[in-house]
Amino acid sequence: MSVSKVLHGRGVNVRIGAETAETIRRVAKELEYRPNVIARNLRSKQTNTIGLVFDETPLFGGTTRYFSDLMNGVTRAAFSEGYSVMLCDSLIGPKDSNRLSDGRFDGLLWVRMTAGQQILQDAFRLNLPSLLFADASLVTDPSTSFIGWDNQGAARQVAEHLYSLGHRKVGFVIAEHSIVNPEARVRAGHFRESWLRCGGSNDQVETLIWAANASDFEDWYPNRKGVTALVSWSESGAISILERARACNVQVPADLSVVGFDSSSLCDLTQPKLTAARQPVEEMAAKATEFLIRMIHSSDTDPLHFVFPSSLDIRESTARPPQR
Amino acid sequence: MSVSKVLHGRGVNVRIGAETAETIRRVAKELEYRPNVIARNLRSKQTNTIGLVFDETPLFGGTTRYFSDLMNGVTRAAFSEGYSVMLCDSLIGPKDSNRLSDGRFDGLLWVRMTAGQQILQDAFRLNLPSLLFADASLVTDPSTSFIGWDNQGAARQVAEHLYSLGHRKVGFVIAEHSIVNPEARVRAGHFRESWLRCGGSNDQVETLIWAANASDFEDWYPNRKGVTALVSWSESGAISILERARACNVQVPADLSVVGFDSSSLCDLTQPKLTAARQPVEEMAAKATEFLIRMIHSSDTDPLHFVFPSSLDIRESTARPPQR
DNA sequence: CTGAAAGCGCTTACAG
DNA sequence: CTGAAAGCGCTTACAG
Repeated sequence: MSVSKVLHGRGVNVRIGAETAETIRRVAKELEYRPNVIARNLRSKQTNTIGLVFDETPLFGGTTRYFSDLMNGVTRAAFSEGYSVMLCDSLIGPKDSNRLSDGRFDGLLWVRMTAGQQILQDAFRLNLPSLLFADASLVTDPSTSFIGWDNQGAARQVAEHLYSLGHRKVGFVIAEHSIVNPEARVRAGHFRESWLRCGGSNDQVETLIWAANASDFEDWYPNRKGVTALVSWSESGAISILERARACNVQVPADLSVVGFDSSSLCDLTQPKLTAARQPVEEMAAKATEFLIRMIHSSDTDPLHFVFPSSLDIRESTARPPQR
Repeated sequence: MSVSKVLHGRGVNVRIGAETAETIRRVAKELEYRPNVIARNLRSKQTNTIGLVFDETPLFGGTTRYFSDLMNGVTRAAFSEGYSVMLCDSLIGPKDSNRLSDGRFDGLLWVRMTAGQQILQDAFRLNLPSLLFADASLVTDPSTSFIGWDNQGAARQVAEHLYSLGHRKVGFVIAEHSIVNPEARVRAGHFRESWLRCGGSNDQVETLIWAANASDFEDWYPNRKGVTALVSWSESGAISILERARACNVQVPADLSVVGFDSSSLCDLTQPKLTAARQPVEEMAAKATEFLIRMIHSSDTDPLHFVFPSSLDIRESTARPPQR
């Protein structure tokens, strides 16, 4: 019927009599007619929905505001473009990549997906617009579109900061549960490289694999062998270290400097306030979402690459190493 | 075609020859056939999707982990039941309630929706399963299904705690931007009632309307007229107060006790750790989601009511009032 | 200028 | 036991 033309403003090139249109509108109102979006989606083969795929299920928790910021950025950008946002956890992913390409999404934003490369390959092969939100150096395939952050730059800034303060023996802390996560190792690697470039030596950087709650701190500290600064691969790890240090009566930063990654406003709540490498997560997420929607609309297949610079938020948890 | 029977396990009462089935499966694999969920949704008139409607857009931010916990609970419960979660902001709501009932959702979870009662009425009238996640005392219509928290109980616990510590003059702080939010006033009202029931008098409770960042603290403190404790209607407000107090060299809790609502693990990060009334947000959200899905599946129309008890997390920010 | 018909990709009731 | 057909509610190309 031409009802659709009147009610949804479709078919601009199709005209309808004014009184016919009026009748249609009146009847529609009387019957409380509501267009069914599923039918429209089927017909038009688009859903105005983007999917968010995460690698880990317990996303929103942890001692960090990372995912809050991320969600804020994504929803803000998506809503303003008339797109809805649907959440997928990894269950949908690895177990059944088909469900991602079953027509429900116009595009996918892959958040810190690092495992399950196969499912990524599938998505790309299926011509489902896909954008990775990931560390730039983890994206190896140049045909992949991504928005990345500069872990290398962040690690360099942390290394330069500590080195210039005079530290000559530092520990890089990786959470036990995160060793499957390449990002922790990537940051450790970049940090070590940068340290060498600062003029330090290899044996001045020790890699420590600790429980997420940093319970290892107590045993480690008395045997720290001259280490004067700890770098945690994550913000939440650094916060745990601060708590343990306080419990052990270790003064930060007088006795020990502590630095984290992924600085959020949580770092202002800790005591002392945490020095940390920062990514503008919300801004990045908004940009990523805009890019993805642009990919959906345009048909050119040039992969999109974009790297956000990092910066170092110097707060209160770092200082010159203790004199002895 | 009977292809559907083979591939999706539909039509159990319909049999197909074993070799026919095999052929179908082989060809499907060759062609990388993927069932289209939109078509299926159209046909079956269900989408296995629940919508999350919020009242305010800047949801995930703020100095609180409230929405993170909420999202964790919702996604966990939804995914385990095979449901997807779609995010809606208020733009979809007030501006166009039709979009909520356009067939995309099997049910809606209304999170702290307090304004826009009209849109709620619409949803209920349209037979779209709807569950409110709200303060119990804010839900006036008994035919409305809701999962609520016990603001009244929380306010009582806070009042009893302060009164029994010996405080006899307290301020209840409401953030300026939240006076449109009935919940702040509800809590203030419950607190005052409970205070009276404890044996206190009306003039012992002062209502303070401050900026969200508690910048009013500095001017207020010197003229506090004997107030020895501040209760903030929200966790983030209480955290702001702690920060201002520290900036003004006011000792908490020695000089002044501070209490908040909606305790999350953030309260353990503040200095001193914040005493606060707690809601089990994640658990509540999971329960709400389960209930909603049950409502979708069953057809009985009895409204569901459920109130979670509150509890008081006594940490370090409250003590006896200062001697003078 | 307007109405009737085809088709999006499924599912299921029905005919053979 | 299996295949062909109708229909979910839209949109749009087509016929009148």
